[in-house]
Amino acid sequence: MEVVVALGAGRAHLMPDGEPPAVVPVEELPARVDALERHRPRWVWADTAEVYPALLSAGVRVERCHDLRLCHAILRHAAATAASPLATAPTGPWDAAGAWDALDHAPTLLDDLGAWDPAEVRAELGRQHAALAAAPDPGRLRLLLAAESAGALVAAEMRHDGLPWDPQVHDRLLTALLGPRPPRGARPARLEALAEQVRALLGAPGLNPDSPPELLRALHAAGLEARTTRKWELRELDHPAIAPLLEYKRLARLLSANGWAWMDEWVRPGADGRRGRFHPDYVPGGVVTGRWATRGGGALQLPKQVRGAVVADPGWRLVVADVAQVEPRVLAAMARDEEMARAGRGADLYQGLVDRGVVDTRAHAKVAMLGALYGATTGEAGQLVPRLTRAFPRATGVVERAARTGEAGGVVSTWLGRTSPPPPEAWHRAQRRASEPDAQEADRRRARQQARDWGRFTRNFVVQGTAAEWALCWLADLRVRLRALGDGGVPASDVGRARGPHLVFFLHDEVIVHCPAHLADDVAAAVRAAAAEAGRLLFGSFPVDFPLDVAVVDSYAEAG
DNA sequence: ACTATTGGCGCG
DNA sequence: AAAGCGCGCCAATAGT
Repeated sequence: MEVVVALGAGRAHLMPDGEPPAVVPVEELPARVDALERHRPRWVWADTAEVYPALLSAGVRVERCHDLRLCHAILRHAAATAASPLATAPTGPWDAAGAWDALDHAPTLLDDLGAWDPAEVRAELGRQHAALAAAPDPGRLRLLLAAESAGALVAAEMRHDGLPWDPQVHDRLLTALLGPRPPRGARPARLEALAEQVRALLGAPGLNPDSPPELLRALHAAGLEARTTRKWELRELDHPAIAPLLEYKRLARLLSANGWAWMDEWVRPGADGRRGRFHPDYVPGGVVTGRWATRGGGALQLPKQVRGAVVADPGWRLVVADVAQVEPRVLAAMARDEEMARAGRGADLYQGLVDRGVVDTRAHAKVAMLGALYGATTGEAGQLVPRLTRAFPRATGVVERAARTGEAGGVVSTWLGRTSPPPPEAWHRAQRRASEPDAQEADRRRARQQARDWGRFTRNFVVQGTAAEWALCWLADLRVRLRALGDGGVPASDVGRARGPHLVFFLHDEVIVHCPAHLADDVAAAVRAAAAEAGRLLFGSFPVDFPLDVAVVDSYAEAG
């Protein structure tokens, strides 16, 4: 069963297939959805990020949906549906960012985000079905659309539930490293002491170490030949000021990125001042490759330094899981490279390369593999990549072809069919310029450089994008398994909070589930089963493993 | 006073 | 060591 939903002008249109539509005041939507959910319909709506937060606030969750906006974006650009009316139509409302984009809060039913014409919503669904039906091998795109839509549900749920965060632990951690919280705008004591030390040792009394040009001038005045103030360059310098300077930079980064101001803005404290929640705003499909982006709070960059503040509620546990070397494994499967898949049969694909004599050390294996995936040409990686080419011609052939296609200005697609954007007009201009009769050597060099740059992008696109598809399937399947575990008879850890095991964090190849302690083992098993299922969904019976590191912990800092 | 860009660095 | 992909965010700086 499918139910199409359209919101607008204070009303909600519910259009179950084969039944007469219902029009109700928008406040009644949660109750209506909840009532229909027992039939386990697929909810078809314009935009999960627009409608689902309000349902979650009302305590209503749904099993599955079809997100027209996200799916439109995929079909609009996919090579497999390029000839469809959906793809060839002029830019329309489905190509625009969601209206919630401008809000700084999760949209409610009362935010008037403009109206969706119910007929237009149904028409868009029809165009999407038609585009799929005309595509060669539509099964893959169908899987991608289902996974993308499930991801949208997960993203909204995780934003709603939040990542368990203990502000007291965070504060203790900051105080230990930086000194007690200073008044607004002032440097914490330890940071100021380090700055003063640097000023004294460089003989630069007024120096603000946060200013790269000032710092560079001070270094030069002290006789140090630095070209930039990057830490890996500073590390090479031999001077007593360098050690305190690097320590200053490390702590200044912590303060500005995840200090007290960050906590005030992004962590909603719990009633008891502990057990707060960090509510990042996930953006499914926010990255060209299909990875998620996030907005606010820098959830993609939670530094290891502060992960100790991610703490399970009393009586609850965190199940932290990440996949070992997803990208090479996905590449092996896409390329049907049995030899490379065999090297990944154990828990550590890099060690597998060493055991097969492809390279001599694990470190070299990693450098070589990343070099092949990213298109390294120089340095150590450039030296090592040819060994992989020899050992795994099928796998490396896939990324090489993707690179050649990009260099020539073409588009490439992931395993499930998400297609890379074409190069921008400026790129084509540069290529045309280079082939004109009066082109200068500089023009040709620029064109070659840009061609290679775009080739590295498309090279990586197929792998990063397919890995993102694997991760979406993992997430979607895991979500279903967690729902099946129920709440285990344990009430929510606090009023208004999620009951039962629920996803609280996702980062490319890593998930965290928050769960009642006695369900932790079941959750760990579910996480592994979902990973195996994701491999089957994408690659069928091709024998590729996706081994996980799974840890059941009280604090994120204990994992990995 | 405001916005856009740059340099730097965290994450995968 | 900082090449070789994808991001978001901060403070300082440049531009208007």
